[in-house]
Amino acid sequence: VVSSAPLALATGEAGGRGDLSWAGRGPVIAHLDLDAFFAAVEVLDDPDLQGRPVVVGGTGPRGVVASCSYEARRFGVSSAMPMVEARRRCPQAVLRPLRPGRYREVGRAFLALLQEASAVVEPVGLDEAYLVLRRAGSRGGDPLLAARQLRERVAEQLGLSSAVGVAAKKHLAKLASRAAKRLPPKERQGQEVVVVPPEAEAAFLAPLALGELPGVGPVTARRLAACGLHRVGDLRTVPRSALRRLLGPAAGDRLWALAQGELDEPVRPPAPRRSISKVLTFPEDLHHAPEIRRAVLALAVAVGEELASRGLLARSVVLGLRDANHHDHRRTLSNLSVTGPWSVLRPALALVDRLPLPGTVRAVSVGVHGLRGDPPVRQSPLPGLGEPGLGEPGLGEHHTWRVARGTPAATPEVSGQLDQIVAAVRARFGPRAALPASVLVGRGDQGEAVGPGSLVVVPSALREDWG
DNA sequence: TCTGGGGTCCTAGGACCC
DNA sequence: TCTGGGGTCCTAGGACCC
Repeated sequence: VVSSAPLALATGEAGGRGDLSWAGRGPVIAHLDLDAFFAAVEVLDDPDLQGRPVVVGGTGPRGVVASCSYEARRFGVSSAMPMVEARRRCPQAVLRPLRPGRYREVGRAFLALLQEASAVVEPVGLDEAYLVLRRAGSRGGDPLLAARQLRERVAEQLGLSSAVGVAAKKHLAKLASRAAKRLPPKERQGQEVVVVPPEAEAAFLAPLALGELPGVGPVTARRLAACGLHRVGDLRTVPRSALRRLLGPAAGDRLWALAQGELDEPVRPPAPRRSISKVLTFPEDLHHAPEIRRAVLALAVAVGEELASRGLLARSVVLGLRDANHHDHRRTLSNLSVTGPWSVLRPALALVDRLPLPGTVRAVSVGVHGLRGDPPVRQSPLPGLGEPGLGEPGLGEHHTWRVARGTPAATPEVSGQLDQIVAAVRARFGPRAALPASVLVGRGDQGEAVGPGSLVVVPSALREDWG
């Protein structure tokens, strides 16, 4: 419990159960945050790593640390740090590449556990979530006890340690769980759950640095500091209009409300996804359009495949570029009907010419926005393809369907047809049975011998090789 | 030390409509 | 002929989150 003496932390044990002044009424929200999530999953899957410095992240020359164990943190390793620097600080660390699929799997189990405990759960990424432990105005059991039990259940059933913050408001629950994380898990005994009761809110917030608040990043913190504002307490007498002028209406209002103790954002179940995107950062900056096109090609196909596998339809395609100075540039094409690889590819390639191509390109991204549900399922565009009896192509054998003259992906109609063909081939022969030719050929020295938009149906005997 | 990948939301200007 | 005010959508850029 955080008393009015700020950060005098103790657990609920101190006051016993259910005797908090707010325990009888009022909303109670918990924020649960897993410790060193990706690294913890790696330890879970390889117990030999227990107790050792583990660093998970990108392996290339420009990789960064995505997650690291507390043992690694003792050496000054932290997330978002370049991998090169992490190795310098902790040469004995065990380095592991990212396994996104595995983290999603564990994340789903985590979410399922939380959903057993509360009807209203808002996940944040894979490793945190807000839960409504008690709705406003309702009575019920001891929310603090519930929070402790939940944390224990996560530890027992998933083997993952966590910190929990409990408060009447969302942002305070988050700040409370962060307070619990000031100590490494092993030294946290008895302080794994930090509670900020309503009467302690103001005293808890006042000394916090503005940059620690959720929603206040480096830029906003710098703008505030330039006006002599460093801690939440400094904002008490700043008029709302001044904060709006400084930070814009939305951020200004929000920060003002927070400082007045009036910020109360709802815990919301996850909304449907709004976009799908893929980024590729090059080992070295690129200088030429053809290399960029090749990257766009691979990214567009990957995005389109995910779109198709989810059965979604997108309204716009976005091409992004990061230059050597880390500035981002984006170009959008809207009013499209995008369903899969080929229909992402065509607009994405068209957008390359509209980007201001600087001397150096550090990264390229392709995304689709304006997602809508199920594209209409139409019957196979290829006679016989959906029927039993059509064999797979043999080695060295090609199945060719002419869809249109000229560049195959030349029009939206044709790329839409290609997406349908691919979907039909894959439904029958598996997900890797049909791939864009230039992606395959582009792996070798053949360059673009088969142009972008061509379709290759791959015999199963070759699929492993194609990767 | 020189900075990933996947997202969300906000802002500001302009087009367009009533 | 020149004008207000409100609404929506699009685009590009940017801040922020994990």
